[in-house]
Amino acid sequence: MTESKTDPRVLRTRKLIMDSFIELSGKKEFKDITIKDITAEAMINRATLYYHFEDIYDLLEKALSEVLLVNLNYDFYQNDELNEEVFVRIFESITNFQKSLSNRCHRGYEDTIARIIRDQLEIIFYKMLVKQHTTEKDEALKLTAVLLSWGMYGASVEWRRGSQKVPPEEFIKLAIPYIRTGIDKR
Amino acid sequence: MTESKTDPRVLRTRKLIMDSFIELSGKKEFKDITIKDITAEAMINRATLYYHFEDIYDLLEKALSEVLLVNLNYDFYQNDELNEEVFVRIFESITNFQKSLSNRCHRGYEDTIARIIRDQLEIIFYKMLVKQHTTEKDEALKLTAVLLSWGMYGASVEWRRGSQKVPPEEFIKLAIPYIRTGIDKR
DNA sequence: GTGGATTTGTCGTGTATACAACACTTTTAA
DNA sequence: TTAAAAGTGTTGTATACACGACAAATCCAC
Repeated sequence: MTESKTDPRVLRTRKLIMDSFIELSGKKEFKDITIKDITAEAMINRATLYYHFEDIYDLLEKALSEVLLVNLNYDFYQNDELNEEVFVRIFESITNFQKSLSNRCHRGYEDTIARIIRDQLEIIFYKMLVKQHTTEKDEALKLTAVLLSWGMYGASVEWRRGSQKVPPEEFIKLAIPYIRTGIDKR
Repeated sequence: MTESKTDPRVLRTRKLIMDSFIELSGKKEFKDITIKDITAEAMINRATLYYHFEDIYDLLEKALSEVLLVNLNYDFYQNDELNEEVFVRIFESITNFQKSLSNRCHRGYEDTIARIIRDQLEIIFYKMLVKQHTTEKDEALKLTAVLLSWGMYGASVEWRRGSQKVPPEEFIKLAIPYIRTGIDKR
């Protein structure tokens, strides 16, 4: 276990950059945000941003992932069982997240954002599945995580379009067998 | 003119430290605040604090001066004429500042705080006097600044004790001749 | 008092950040 | 179309900050 702690300067600087990026996203469209804008807002040097992020797309990716994880992790990830209730809450959280994003004028980057969200969902689902399905094959769990993440993302988009007021029960019922794969076999 | 700009890292760090100090002052008495408390709150290393401040008393001094200057400078210092109106506003500002401090449990350091306030007042008055009394002797202006700062501080304390509702007109009338020394001679 | 624990202040070393300069690409304006 | 302006991404160097170790001072229970 070589878990060397990250330098607090790094954490501070990343937070400054990401916060500034999120802040600016509320004021301008993504395409109009320049590196200089961000570094000025964050009060850090331009070169320092490139020390942490490859370019502005990399920043977008990491900032969104971060926000997503903060929104999800502290709410119910620690509550490590992936049951129906948790599943519904993740669904609602994701949907709210997308709503707040669509208000923030990220037009033209929907696909990128969609991929980022699916990636994060997949990571979360996989981690939770691994915890409770220790006997299962790793490949099977990965596949399940992929299915669930794509499925949930699609359902979320569909649900927002239809502007219904309850989470789509159909999808949830469809997903439950996947969640329970390992449980049933025990 | 060798006015090299200060490194933004320095400004950031000083602000972090001072803000933490002010924040902690609201929760604990000064004597109970340790260096470790401050650096933990500020998320900076302990050694870094000593890079900027000699000790906790030096920090107290500089933090208070900073807060004072922020309270005063941006309000009316740029408005560079030291007339009666500005004088009254500085008086009110100082009095409010002392009030907010006395709520923050700096018990046992009243004398230190008093000195800091007078020092800052003196600096401000001197700068303003120099601007409008260019023909006056420097020594005379310094003396005037000293008189005004001690006078204003004392009047402020006296006024707070008496809990009257208007600034002490007597003191203001007394001070005006000092303010106008140069003007009258023009 | 005495000893352990906490705090203070300092120092040397490694690393993260600031900054200026640079070539390059993209926007803008005329 | 073209030139100026603004933005991007990289590099070398100087400096601020993190960290651990340390002795000395202060605090505090017994």
